[in-house]
Amino acid sequence: MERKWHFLATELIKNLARHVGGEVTIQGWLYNVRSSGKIRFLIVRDGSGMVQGVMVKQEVGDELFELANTLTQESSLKLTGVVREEPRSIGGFELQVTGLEVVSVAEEYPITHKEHGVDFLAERRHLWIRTPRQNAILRIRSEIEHAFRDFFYQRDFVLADSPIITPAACEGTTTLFELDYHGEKAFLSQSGQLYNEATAAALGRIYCFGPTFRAEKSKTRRHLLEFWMIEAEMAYFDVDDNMKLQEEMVFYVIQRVLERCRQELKTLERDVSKLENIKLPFPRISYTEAVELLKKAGQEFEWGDDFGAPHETIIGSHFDAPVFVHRYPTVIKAFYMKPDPNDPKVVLGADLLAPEGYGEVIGGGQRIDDLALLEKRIDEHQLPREAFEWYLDLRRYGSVPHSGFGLGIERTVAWICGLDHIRETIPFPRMLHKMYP
RNA sequence: UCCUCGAUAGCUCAAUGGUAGAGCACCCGGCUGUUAACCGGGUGGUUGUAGGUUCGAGUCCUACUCGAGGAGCCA
Repeated sequence: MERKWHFLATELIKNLARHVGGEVTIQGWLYNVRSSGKIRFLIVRDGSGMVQGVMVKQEVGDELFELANTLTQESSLKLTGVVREEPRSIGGFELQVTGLEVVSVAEEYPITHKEHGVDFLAERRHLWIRTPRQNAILRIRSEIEHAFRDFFYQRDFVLADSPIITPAACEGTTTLFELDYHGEKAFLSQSGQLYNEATAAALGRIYCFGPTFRAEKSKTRRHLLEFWMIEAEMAYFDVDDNMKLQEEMVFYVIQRVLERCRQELKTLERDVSKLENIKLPFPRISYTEAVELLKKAGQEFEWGDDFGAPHETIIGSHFDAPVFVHRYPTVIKAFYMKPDPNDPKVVLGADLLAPEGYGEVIGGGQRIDDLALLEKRIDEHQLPREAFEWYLDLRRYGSVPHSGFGLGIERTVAWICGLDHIRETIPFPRMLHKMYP
């Protein structure tokens, strides 16, 4: 598939290695300049990488040399030069400059190469994403999203997108953003799952990938008000099939990032051995076993309580790989979760907790396929029956055992990149009281 | 909503209750291999807001505003 675009006048910085000895033009932005009177070093970025252009006064002449002096940080420019291997230079190559075209001289740039506080950077997120670290994160996010899609494509899943505007709460628990739908109440979707169950009954194995909205006043490093979720739903999958698919998916994505994003992981100073050591299958423990584990770790915990973030961290830190916690108490889980036939006090749900304290990245499980039980649960949870008639239809017309899950992209990116805050995993994070820019 | 912490130059931070400072950025000068280059000089302040204590407040007290981290909820 690799093609060489010889007919193009310009080249990406990441491809300069193909042109050693040749003259090429790159187009980008000035990242930094160092000047020594008669020699200048122009560090240029183009989004694909960075390269140093070397300009010697004697060689390029006074006019070009002085032109370079007018350039400020982040000025846009086209730089022409001969590609050389140079171990002293970033990336191992440099450009012996022969030509420079100034596209636009930048005003004084607010983000310097020194330290800045997160508040200052967040206000300038549109510029912050130009920095090498943010660039690396967004490239890894892109690779992760492609990997998920490829994984599902290879396994004959159909991409079936779920609606973003919905008439009712999916689970009736969380706070939703409300809309006026031409006089009707509507909400931004908090999950595509119920719709996924319908498309799975139509297409067999499906997934959707889109934005999700939660209006809770969450203010932690793990929460966004708008985030992206991969949700899959599979007809004829039980709880074990479900976990097997998930671990293969997560493993596949990690291998893809290790294979294709080495440079980006290095930029982030990620300890890649933590990712390389992850093997299949992932450990599986029941909720009850997890409670025992917490008690042994000295935590006060009652069977029947839900795990908080500190508990997830303790459980996750006992394993080198992500760990499935399955068979949660029925009372703390959503109305559609199928009870375990061997022990109806628990459901056939399983969450995947990432290691290194990153907590829950997947929530999933087997769904109730029995009409009468589902009707009973809807009543118990005091949900508006009318809004769920179509969902009950799925049990009236050819009900099958089926399972699915939802994976949070941002938490997955934060974990794989080793970030301490989710706000860096998306180009423009939406957080409590924060939606600028 | 609750708990904890914070706010000083454009940025990152100093300053026993006693003249508000440094590095970076920016401007000027110097330097032919720099790696967040370096060296010399210069510009730059209503110390978040309002009030109080004091001879004197960036510093102590009160309220408020804004922000950060955490809890709950969850991906």
